[in-house]
Amino acid sequence: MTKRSADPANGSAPAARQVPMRDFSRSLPMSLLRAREAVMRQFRPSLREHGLTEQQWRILRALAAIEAAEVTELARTAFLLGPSLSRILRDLEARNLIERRTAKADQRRSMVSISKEGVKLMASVAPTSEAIYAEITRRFGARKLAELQEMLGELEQSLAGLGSADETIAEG
Amino acid sequence: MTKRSADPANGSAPAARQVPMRDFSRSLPMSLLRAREAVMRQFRPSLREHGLTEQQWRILRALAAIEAAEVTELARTAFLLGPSLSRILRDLEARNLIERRTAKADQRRSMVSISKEGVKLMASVAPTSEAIYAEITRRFGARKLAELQEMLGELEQSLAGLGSADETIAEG
DNA sequence: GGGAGATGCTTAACATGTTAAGTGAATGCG
DNA sequence: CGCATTCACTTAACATGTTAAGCATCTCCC
Repeated sequence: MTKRSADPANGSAPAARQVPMRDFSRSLPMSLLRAREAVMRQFRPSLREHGLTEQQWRILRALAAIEAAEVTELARTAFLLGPSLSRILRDLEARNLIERRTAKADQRRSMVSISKEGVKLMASVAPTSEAIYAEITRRFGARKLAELQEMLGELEQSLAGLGSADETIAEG
Repeated sequence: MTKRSADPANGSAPAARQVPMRDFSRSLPMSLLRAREAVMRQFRPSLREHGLTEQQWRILRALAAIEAAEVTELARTAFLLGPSLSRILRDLEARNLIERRTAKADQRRSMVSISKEGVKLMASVAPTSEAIYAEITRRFGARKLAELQEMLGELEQSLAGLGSADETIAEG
């Protein structure tokens, strides 16, 4: 019955060993990783009960909102890389949760849409999902949640156009 | 020579279709995911040049700071699951970047430590890594960065002890 | 002191992340 | 028209995330 949650922030640090570099557990990537994990830990069990992974759920949600989309557009929306999406779509199609047909104008493109079964599955998951989201909002505070999302967006903006070295054009 | 980076934030959204549920791209998990990806995108190329993945780098950093640690302790510090860590340690050991020896008192435990080679590798990566971190801090703002980390920590705290259903005891 | 259960770690199995290469279709340009 | 290039997507290969088993070892309690 011991609790299994991570909890790396107990006060039992072993004396003041001269810190070699910025305490690595307080780095930005780690903070983001832990925060996201804390959030996703809430959702995963429910999704799992319905036989969905987090990414599959993302795809269904995205599709439910836009009716039909090309694969590339869907990748951008669901924030998945092409190869991952390709595999997941293959599986979702095998489970009849989505449908796809190649575009007439351009044989390379394929249009993906959610199926009736997919909609039904979504309907069965959404209530729990929304309840969890509501509970998170209640615990953390709606105001603070909005602030956090605002800052996350700004962080993204700050880093946009860094690290590619070929988008130094057309910045106005 | 075409740019291959994801870049999901171009302004070509297809008109204002009536939003069915909270715009899924603005959900908390997505915000966290995108923010983290934006950050990690900066570090990955440098790590890759040195033949390290993000997780391997996390482990080396953690080890460099604490001399030696048991596997479980290391998993907690580097925020990795046991199986992942087990695999990575096997590889790092094969590359002579870490060393391990079983504890005398308890044959189950094994103590892991960074090797001389590991230290050397870290020394060759750290400068670039620090420079990138500094640039991120400069772009986003040191004050805001601290605020963000504070909020992320609070979010973690808010959700601690939710979703396990067996830690409802000893809450005081 | 011996066996049931807990513990520390590893292996297995499946799904995704990440990068590179492959494939078929569309385009541009001579 | 022909052909190199680009484009949309898929496959491949390797590394990690996630959950469940497996395997020693250790602990506790009788």
